[in-house]
Amino acid sequence: MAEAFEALYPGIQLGIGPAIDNGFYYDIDFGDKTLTETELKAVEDKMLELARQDNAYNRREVSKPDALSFFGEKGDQYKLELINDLQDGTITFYEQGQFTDLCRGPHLPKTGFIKAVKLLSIAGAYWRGDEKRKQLTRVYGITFPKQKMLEEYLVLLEEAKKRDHRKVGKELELFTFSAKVGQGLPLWLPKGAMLRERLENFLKKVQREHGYLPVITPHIGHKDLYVTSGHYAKYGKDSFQPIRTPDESEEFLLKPMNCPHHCEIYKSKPRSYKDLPLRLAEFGTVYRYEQSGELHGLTRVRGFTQDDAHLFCRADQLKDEFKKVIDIVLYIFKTLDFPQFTAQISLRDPNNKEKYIGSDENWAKAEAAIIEAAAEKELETVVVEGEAAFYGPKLDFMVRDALGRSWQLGTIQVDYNLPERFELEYIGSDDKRHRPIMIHRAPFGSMERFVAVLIEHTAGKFPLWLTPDQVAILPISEKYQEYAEKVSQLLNNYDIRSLIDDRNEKIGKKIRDNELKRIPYMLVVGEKEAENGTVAVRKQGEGDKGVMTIEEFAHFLQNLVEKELNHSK
RNA sequence: GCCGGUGUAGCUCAGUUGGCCAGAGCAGCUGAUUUGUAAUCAGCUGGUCGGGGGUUCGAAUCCCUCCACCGGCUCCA
Repeated sequence: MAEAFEALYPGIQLGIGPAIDNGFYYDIDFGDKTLTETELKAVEDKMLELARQDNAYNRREVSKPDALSFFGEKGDQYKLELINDLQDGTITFYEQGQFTDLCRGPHLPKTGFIKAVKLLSIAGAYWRGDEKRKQLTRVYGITFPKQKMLEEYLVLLEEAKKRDHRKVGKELELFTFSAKVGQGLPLWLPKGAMLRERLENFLKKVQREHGYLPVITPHIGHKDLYVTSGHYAKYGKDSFQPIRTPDESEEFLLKPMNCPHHCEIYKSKPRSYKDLPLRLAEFGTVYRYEQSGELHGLTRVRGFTQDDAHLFCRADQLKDEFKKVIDIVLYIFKTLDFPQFTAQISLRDPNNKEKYIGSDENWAKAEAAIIEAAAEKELETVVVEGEAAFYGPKLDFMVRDALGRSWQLGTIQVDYNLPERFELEYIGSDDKRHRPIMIHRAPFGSMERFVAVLIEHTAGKFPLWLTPDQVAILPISEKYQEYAEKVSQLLNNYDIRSLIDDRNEKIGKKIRDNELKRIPYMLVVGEKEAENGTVAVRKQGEGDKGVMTIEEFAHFLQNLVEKELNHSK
């Protein structure tokens, strides 16, 4: 691609251009010119033309001075900078025909293997990922050895877009946004709100069983609270600005986190070692000023609800508590059929310690606790430096969306720092004061993001226990309206959520529409059913399942729900 | 926040050398039909063409600006 761009746009400067999971990209400085998508076709054609020359890729080791002089002559400042950062003796060039580039390799043997090319998108990207440096033009593309494979890939992309939670959420009337309410502030519609409530109740039950205690805290907190926690120093300037009282001119912040409030609850009375672990849980709504360009459907918003809890415990309880939280996260993922996730241990960046609060000793202890607990749970993990929170390391559970973007859902964090800053204490069995350790944890992460990812994984076909409407009752004509209502009431007695499609439409139309609404079961009721007290069952995506009595069907559904909720136990 | 793109009815989309009162399908409403497993028929309603400013005899169409959204980058307590 770089060769094609150089041929078509002489004088451009090349940055870096690696292969990625889905294709490749190249960062290019076009000078004053802006590249538009309409121009990409010509580049694709040029690339295919070059590929047909079937030139071999030749690898060549180059000394640093030679490499510098080559790109110096070419006048490519970006390559010069890259080469300057490389060790002499590790520099390799790749050549294809007339084109030479700095590249680590490896490559295809010959350009002729490339038979199909698609340049997918243009984006801006900062040189070397640094916001303060020049933004280059990044062109994303992908190639295949066969045209047919490219077409298949593009179909796959289209299919993935159909699962996009923003699209499905609108179709199923789960949530919406309003520019008037504000960017990134989701509005949950009735069906979405009820679905979310079911998820919350599910987790509340699990937490009750695990000894969590509910608390409720307000949406704002005094500025001093966040000065104490360290959030103010870290995020104060880039956050929603303080709310001021008219007379006393006190300052309050919309809460960006629940932990400071929970620390104050801990401090509301003296604690004994016998009280620990203390597990305080709250579905706490928080507000963060995210950059406008970062907002993304329900996955990145400015107001969201964390399924938060803070566990205050003694040092001897830490590992056990941590492992129990891992169990809860895994239980939830299993119940909801999330087979693919990555457990990521997020440590601090050892070269950038000033970004974090707390002593080296505390960090070392916290990081060790996470690594050990994950190992003892035999969790397969990846370790990423620089991804920790500013007050402590984390174990994050990452899941991909329909288009392969990775999102953090559940998170568990060990924190020695906030207990210190809030001067939390308990009286030990030795009658002396001790400092508890805090675990922050949110198995869903945020309700918004979790529901978003759930939508994309299920394409809106939620498990029966969660789905907004479980059953659509379809009377053949309005003569059977009364019987349909009877069926609905009976199902309601079994806590089965149903709706009646009483529109003046033919049965085929009703089936079609309710299929598209992804309602799991449809009950066709007409003369025969009304006479016999039965329903003709139809399953979404599968078709006719035969006749059952109303009670049989109710038990059948109850069983399915039961199985969904218990198959992971 | 930055780079690029998009914005026409609730939804999906027509409408580009600037020119009669801006169109279609679906949804909605009204009526007819009373229906047996993926779209019954007819009529009607609905749009400050994202907002504001400008160029022009004339702007959905050209220019400026703001807003929102989309793809990335940066950020993510």
